[in-house]
Amino acid sequence: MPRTPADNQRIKDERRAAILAAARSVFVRKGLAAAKISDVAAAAGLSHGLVYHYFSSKEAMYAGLLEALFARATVELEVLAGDEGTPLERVRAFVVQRLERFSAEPEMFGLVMQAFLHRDALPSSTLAALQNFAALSMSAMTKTLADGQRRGDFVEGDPAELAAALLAVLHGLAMARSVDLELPRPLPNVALILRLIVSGVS
Amino acid sequence: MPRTPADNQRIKDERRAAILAAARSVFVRKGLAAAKISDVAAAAGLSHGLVYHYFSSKEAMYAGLLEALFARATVELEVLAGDEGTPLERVRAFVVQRLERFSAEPEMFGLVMQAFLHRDALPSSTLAALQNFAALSMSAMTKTLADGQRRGDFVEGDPAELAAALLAVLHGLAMARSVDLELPRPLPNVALILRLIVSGVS
DNA sequence: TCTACGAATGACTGGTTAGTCAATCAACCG
DNA sequence: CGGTTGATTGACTAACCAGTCATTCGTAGA
Repeated sequence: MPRTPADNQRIKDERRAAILAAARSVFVRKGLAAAKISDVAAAAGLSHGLVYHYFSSKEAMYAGLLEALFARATVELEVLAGDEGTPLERVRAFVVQRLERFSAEPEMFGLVMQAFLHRDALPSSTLAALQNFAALSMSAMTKTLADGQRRGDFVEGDPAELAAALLAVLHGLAMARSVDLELPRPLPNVALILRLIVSGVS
Repeated sequence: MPRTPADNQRIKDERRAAILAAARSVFVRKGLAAAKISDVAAAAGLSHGLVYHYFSSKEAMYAGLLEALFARATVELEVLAGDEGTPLERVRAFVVQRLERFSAEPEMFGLVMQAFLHRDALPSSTLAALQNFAALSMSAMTKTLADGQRRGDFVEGDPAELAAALLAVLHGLAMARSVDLELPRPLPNVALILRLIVSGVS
């Protein structure tokens, strides 16, 4: 045997990661349809043929990226959906967490928005993950707001409507971030965003 | 002369409009790169060759659609930027106007978001229109909020930050609308959205 | 009925790109 | 060293699609 299997595995893993990183930046800038495999290969510094040793197709790469994002975002929903702290504390923690993500990885959201906009170009498993995540976010937020309303922490009204409004601010900010990659405007602070739903603000 | 020139002109205008309508729906669903001229032609019920009697290229069609949207949206900014009514009234009127647009033409916003996400595929004049419109919205909103702050109508704080937050809700809602074309969730009411910035709410 | 003229068609071309594969390279082991 | 194995390359193929153009169609006026 040449090269230990462990070495080969390490090389493969590193290559895979390098290709995915390059792919993410190319997909974000150009979108799935306009991104060329040769762009990804060039960005990762290897020949385009080699990309096919690691990924079976352009769509598979795209789907892989998205599904990893959804998996992580689903885990991160736990902050909101769990039972650690009061509803208000959970909502605040979730908003803070999202704002931090937008700052740390503004590119991500461009990818997710593309996927939403061009849903019918997605393989069905990715579409399912997307819809599942959207439904999960909405239902976790609605439920937490309803809980908080019973304690009098949040304003009255249809909790689904409040949830839609609060998520809309977050998505709008994410969009602004991912669009202004070069000139990031500072994000509004959490207290301002929470005015939307917290009762008794001046 | 066969057919009167007026007839020909009318036919041309109708065709142009039909092609643009078909193009809008195809571009919204697929994006510029993935949209085929033959898709547009099929949706408009004519041969793909004919499309080139009316538009010089796919990009020209796309740019035409977008620039028309920006032109109209710029006019509609007058509600916010003009001097009709108090700052609070102007902001409320603007929010109402935007919510109505989202309901009436949810597709539009998908188109604009695509353009933002894939800016470097745009011809430079369209990119300029896009950036001009974004800057105009932001500055009109910031200025109006600053005026209102001096009257005590709005909460204190950097008016640009308030403007970013308020525009973010609107953009987030537009996105939700344009993404859920088939299942439109009711939009939050204006009073809820204005909580973000209006002082003295409970 | 015939003619003029623009509307309309769709076969075709040229260029581009996803994906394949035969050949080469590089590392390690005996 | 020489052999084995898998990484790597890039020329190649097949498909696709934007855009062209020679041709046909349809209408109105003579």
